[in-house]
Amino acid sequence: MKLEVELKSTKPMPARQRATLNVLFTASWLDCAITRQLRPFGLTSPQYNILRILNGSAPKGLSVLDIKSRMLDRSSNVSRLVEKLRIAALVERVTHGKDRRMVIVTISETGKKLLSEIDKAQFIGGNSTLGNKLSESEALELAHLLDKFRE
Amino acid sequence: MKLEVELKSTKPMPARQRATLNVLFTASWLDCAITRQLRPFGLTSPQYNILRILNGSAPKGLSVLDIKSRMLDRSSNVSRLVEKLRIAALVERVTHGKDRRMVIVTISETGKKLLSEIDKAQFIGGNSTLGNKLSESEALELAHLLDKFRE
DNA sequence: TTTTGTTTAGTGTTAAAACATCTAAGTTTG
DNA sequence: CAAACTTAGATGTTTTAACACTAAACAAAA
Repeated sequence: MKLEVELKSTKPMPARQRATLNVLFTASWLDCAITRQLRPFGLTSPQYNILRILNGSAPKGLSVLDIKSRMLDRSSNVSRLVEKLRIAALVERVTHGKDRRMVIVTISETGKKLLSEIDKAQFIGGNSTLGNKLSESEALELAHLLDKFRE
Repeated sequence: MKLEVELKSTKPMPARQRATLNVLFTASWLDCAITRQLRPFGLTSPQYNILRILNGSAPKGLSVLDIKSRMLDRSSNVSRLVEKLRIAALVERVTHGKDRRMVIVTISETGKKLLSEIDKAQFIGGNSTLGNKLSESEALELAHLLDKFRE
């Protein structure tokens, strides 16, 4: 549905404002859908984000700051999120050998299994139902425009 | 900067996943910028959202549910946000004459002045610096693709 | 080596989101 | 009308975000 309809906006908006609000609205819409899909698995969306990042860099782990710099939401408090994941046995934490300030976080086997379960149940990765009204080239164009938006 | 560079992603992503993550990342980036710009005015971004909605429907007010249905983030707790704005004298609350369950919220003169101050100081409305690397037609195309994304 | 500064991670605190629940007002139905 | 139901808004509680601050490990410089 068009943004103006969604927001019940009466007056027409200038193009850039329309794009800006649409980015915010679509992300909120997306986050809501993702949260709903993650609930049965007991994960929040930043937790899921961390798991995917760690899975992507497995078998090597990442330091807390490395994780943070790869997250969608950089304002996340990674220490506490990692601690939650550790309690759920989804990640492992080891202090770095050479630089003992660092903590290297690795995804566990349990974590990997959970991720693949989530992927099976239709999601962002693989066979997602999100945004599948877009053609391949439209999706590429959308990503390109968003990159440009942030310049 | 390209999403892959931002997220230090090594492996190439499928197009739709790239688009999805880019929407989330761009929104987080945007929200961070907006929050920073709003700070000197003592407003949070959902509060600012409500003020703009009320300004758009002025001089008529809106009920709490009407406000909620027009917000970018529908999970907001409008009652409490409105109460904050009322304490700051930016909105006024009047119980509806016919249906006394309803509360009609209106932007105050102080609220209008604050909004125009914020608009002057370069922002979403009017002379924004956000997303101005996009041409007019690119902004329209971006909004269109986002509409389609949500279908 | 001691001092100074920097980086990494964790913690404390306040505010806000998330989610359910509750009360009051209004509607509908028997 | 009374009971059951629905809707609007507020509130209680738990979790999380936001932001600043601290502590420890390392690096650089005096």
